[in-house]
Amino acid sequence: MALRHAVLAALLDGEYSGYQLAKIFDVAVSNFWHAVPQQLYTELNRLESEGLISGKQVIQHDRPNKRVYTVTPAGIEELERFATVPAKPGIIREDLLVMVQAVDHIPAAAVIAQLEERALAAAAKVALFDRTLERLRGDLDEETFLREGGPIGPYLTCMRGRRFEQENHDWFRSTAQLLRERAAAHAEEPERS
Amino acid sequence: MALRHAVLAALLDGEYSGYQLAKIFDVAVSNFWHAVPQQLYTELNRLESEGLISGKQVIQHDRPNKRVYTVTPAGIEELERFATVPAKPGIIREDLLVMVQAVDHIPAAAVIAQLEERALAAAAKVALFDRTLERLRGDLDEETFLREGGPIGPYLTCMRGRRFEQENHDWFRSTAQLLRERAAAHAEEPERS
DNA sequence: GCGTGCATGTAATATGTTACATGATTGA
DNA sequence: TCAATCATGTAACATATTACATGCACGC
Repeated sequence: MALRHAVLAALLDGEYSGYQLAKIFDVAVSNFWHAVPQQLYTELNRLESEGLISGKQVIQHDRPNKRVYTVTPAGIEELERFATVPAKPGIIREDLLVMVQAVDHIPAAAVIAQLEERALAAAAKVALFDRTLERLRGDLDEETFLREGGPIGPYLTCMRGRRFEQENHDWFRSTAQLLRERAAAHAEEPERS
Repeated sequence: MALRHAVLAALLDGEYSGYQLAKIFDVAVSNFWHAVPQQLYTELNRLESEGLISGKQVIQHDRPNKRVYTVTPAGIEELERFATVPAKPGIIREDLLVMVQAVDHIPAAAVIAQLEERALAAAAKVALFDRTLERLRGDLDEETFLREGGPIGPYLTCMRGRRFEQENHDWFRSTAQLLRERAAAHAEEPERS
């Protein structure tokens, strides 16, 4: 039951509908929590029934109506409580790394192809994070913003996300290249193995 | 159903029991997949019943008997198939980043304390990864090992894990320091807010 | 009238987590 | 004999994923 805290934290910077929140989870929140839209709709209903967020119908004329949510004082209290209990160690799940782990025992070609594809995606994500960071800090340069600007929370988690994707990119690329070179060497001098 | 592939990949470098595998998951495999011991016991039974691994009873006199597993040819084939289907994007779950995301709205002290604690844990993990990498490459220096040594898969994923923990450490530390400085500035000149 | 994006939901299934239980063996 | 490590399991419960369903509104 920790998705609730990710949702609460994400709702702190504005009023969002489930649909909007799903998009935000896809880009920014995915740095620290993963959730598919279905989970969000379910969780929003639960959080509202517990009084941690409050929803409000928004009538739209150009598109379907929606229900947007804001964090209540009780929701803030829940986040405060959450911050005082020891954080569980983070968890990662990466299919691509499972493949690399097994690469000595399976054909490398498929793994290399996936590494190269993911390297491109990671580079795109880094660029997206850079734009998000610029938007969050507005006119200020980074140093000034970090010292005096705000809100600082989303900026800091975005920095971490940017770093992670940058490292992903570098590792994907260098690993793909290494595996390609080893495959070539093996093809040239198979008697060495 | 992707835990199975992480288990298969982990079993490629030797025969392990569920208990041993749980320890390996705690240190090395956690770089790319998270699982608690219970999941492993369940998954090992399932994998054996499907013929992807084969177990063998080991009688021990100094401690309780155990059942160790090896990947069968069918298991290798399953990994090969797995490597050809597009990898799902990785997922992350980090309570601590949820807390930082919300830090503008809750007392920062608790978050700072947790960041500092986790920074120490991350530094310890980096040191552990360094020792693991040394062990894996044996006598060779890293460049030579990467070019000609092997098995290379576990080494590459360990490198990624090391990098991730190093970045965690740096971000935990710098974020804690930043929040401390901002808290101090806020205490000194509260009229500015 | 068809595809796309917006907006939300129910229900079935699969996975993951937690609590609890058992029992061997070693060394303090 | 008591705690610690080794070793595995069952069962209850909580979460996550997937498939499917619905309907508005816009522009082509």
